Amino acid sequence: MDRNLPKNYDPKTFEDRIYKTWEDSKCFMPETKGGKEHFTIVMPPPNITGQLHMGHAMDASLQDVLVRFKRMQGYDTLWLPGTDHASIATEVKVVEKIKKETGKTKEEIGREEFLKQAWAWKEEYGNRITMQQRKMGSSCDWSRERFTMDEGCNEAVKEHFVNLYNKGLIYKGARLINWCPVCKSALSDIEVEHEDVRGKYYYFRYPGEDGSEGIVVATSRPETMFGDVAVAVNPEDERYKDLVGKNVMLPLVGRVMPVVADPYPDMTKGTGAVKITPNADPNDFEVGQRQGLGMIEFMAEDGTMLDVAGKYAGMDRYECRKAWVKDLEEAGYLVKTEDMTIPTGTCYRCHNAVEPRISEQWFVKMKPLAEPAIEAVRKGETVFVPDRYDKIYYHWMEDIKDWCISRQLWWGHRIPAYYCQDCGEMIVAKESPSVCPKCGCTHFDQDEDVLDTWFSSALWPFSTLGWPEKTKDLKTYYPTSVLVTGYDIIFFWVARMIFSGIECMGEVPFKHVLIHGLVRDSQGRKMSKSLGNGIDPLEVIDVYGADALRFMLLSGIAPGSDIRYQDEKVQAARNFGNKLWNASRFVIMNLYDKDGEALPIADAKSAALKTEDRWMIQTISDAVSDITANMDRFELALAAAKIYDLIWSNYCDWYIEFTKSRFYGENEEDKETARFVLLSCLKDLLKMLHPFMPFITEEIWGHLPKTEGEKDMIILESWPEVSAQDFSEDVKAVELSMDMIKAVRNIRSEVGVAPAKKIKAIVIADPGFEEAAKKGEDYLVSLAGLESLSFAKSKDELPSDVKSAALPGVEVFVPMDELVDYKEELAKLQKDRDQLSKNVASQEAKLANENFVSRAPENVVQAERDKLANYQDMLEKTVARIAEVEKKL
RNA sequence: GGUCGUUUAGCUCAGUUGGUUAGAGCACCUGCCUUACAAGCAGGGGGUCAUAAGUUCGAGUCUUAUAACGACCACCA
Repeated sequence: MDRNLPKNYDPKTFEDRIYKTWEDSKCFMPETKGGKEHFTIVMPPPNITGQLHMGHAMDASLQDVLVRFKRMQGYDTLWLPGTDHASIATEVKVVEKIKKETGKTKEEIGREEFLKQAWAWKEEYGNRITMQQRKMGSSCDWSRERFTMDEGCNEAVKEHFVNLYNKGLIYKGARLINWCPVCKSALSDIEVEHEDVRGKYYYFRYPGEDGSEGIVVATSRPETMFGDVAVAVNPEDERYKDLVGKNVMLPLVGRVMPVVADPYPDMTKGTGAVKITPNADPNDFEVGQRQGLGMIEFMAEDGTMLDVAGKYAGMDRYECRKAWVKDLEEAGYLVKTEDMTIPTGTCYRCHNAVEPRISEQWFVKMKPLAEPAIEAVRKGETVFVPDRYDKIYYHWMEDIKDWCISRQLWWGHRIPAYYCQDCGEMIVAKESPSVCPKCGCTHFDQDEDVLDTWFSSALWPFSTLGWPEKTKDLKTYYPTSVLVTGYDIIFFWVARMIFSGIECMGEVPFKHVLIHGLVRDSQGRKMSKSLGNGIDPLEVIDVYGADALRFMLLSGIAPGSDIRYQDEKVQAARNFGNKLWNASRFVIMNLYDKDGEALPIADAKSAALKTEDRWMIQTISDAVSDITANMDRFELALAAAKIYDLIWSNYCDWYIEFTKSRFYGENEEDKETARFVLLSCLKDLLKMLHPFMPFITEEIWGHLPKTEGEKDMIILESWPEVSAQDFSEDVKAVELSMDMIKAVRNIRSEVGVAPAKKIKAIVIADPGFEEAAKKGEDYLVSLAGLESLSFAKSKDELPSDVKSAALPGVEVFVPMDELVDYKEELAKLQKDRDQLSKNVASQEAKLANENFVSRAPENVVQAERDKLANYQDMLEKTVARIAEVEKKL
């Protein structure tokens, strides 16, 4: 019976199976391992627009590491998953799909049918996303899965909306808003992206009404001239003093408008005169208000020109611009053009130019909400990690404008405002009213618009826990512990959750915000559809396994900064998995005999620990305390690097090698001890790696024999503890042995000794180092390919031809009966001597510095003294050896 | 225009409160299919930590300036 692991590490053979085991055993649910303290993460809900990308994979990996770590630490841990309806983004996709399949527009199929299709989309893509989350190994509680448009979230949105309205914090009004003529909806300020577009400034003459020259103004958008209501100049501007109060005419059209004096125009820019189009520019809007100018609507919602544009009516905005400019030029009104890059606002979904437009919309009054939210972060109730991101938060929150929340879309939360069909009275309420309080009629129309998708996301940390109901979950898990998300949605989401949480719950929604960067392609470019450089996490998982992808995304990154995806990095992580797999095979191989019968294993009491055992135990114990501290500070990449090194360098490269000679030997008792240490250390390592690579650690764990108190599944195990014993003397001894082994290997390699050839080595240890050096005898023999190791008191006992290496406290010699190139050795020794002299000199200088000796902490000074002694010692030995070698030449 | 970030080996990047001879992976060179692992083992080469000044006993790490690159924010006709 073979109890060992299969020969090859093949993640595909167990990852899905293990995930199913976890899920079936309900161990993702907090109740199964309830601690007293709670740890909660609500998952940033992925949009149902498509499938998961690398950004989601990183997001999920980070959260899962934290959740698994805290779960192992004994917290009552909840990770609550869900998806986002992503109003505008999804609507665009569904419109496209319908167009492609039926050729129809959404208007043609109607609201009801459209929503049916959208829900079908949600079903398909929502499920795909949760399947992908499972592939990643996310240990979230699927029984609590939510959707931003499910019943509970609907309830929360309505409750919140009505509350804010009743408090006067939501209002409806006509304002200049950002309008996307392609999506045909209003957008909030942050949904507008600024792009520099190559374009032109056109300088046009607006002739005087009286036939005078008039005034020259510049514009980058000539089509907006149909909405002009005035030309403004600065009151200080001498050039135009006489014109103020007079009228000019819109060229070709002849419409008359006044020249007004207003502080807004900058005399140093353009001609100093500005056309005022309140309907197309926020500044112009303000000037219009100040000057009481009124406004003219000139563009339709779809970006085509209205009747006011005369013969250009019905043309698309850009088409009109072309024709209009041409006509003006021919008529002699175009003074000049300049090539310029024009800062242009574009829609963050469709990237078409946004048109500012006066429109009646719903707004959230932001100042009263922002103030306590700023204060909360200042007081440290919510902490950004890394902390520099709080600046971004403050910057935005302190200069916040009212939030336009209505969207002219169908997919989303419909605004809970009802209009009386008879008298038009508006009632804001969670449900449609039965009687109009004003006219008594009973027929109402609900507001046609839906809410900004972020309005519901803003409630996510508590709507998912049951709010506005006072549920047990809400009481237990709010506020949540950590929010993990990318820096790209600090405004959209993080800030809004904070002020909404304070408003609705009276408390910030999370204690920490762990910010991560973007996953870029191997050349550092953003992954995007248009570039076609996106990498599908599922394909990576298919080749290398989820553990490898996770480990790659979690290691080698600086907090909050971007990471490049590179196949080689995933490969390296997979290789690490393979290393661990094989090390585990070695361990298991030594736990059972040929027939699969368990061999005796010592326990903590009976084990007769040897130096190397104590070294390994101590090294792991030190790492536990280090790594735990790193995890607590969210330094996950540092923790990952330490575990990697601990497993590969310490456990595999050294400890396993140390045990081999013991297993080949005859001392059964010693084998029992070796089995014990090998196994218990492997278990600790698996536990520490588990949050990062959950599948492989679980699979290996399943093959290891358990002692009493140990769980069947590693996911339910406890985080390792720091050992109470102090084995630091053994650590020093083993490290000395390692140096000696390396020295001999180095000599072998330099001289070119065949790997299979056993050689002799002699060690001379300084007083105080003899014992430590003797402890390493066995290791040297087995790991440096020695036939024998002997200890000498002085150099007189050495053969004449030796190669040597000087180490702190000891000097290692290898007799060179055959081929030795003394010239080469001399060169090497001289190089060593020069380096050592430098080191000695720099140490001496350091210690000669009275300031250092008196001011630096005692342990630091002592460390420097020790260092000097070591260097002096090594230098002496090297110099002596040089003299010897020189004699031979 | 404002804010922030980055600059460390050929490449991609770590480097915690300043404290051993600055690290890793990949790539490169040499030698090994040694019964856990060639997705591996052993050994090796390669860095004046962007530049300049400063603080300090001590700077990759702190301060200031400069340069290059990048991100975000911003109402400029």
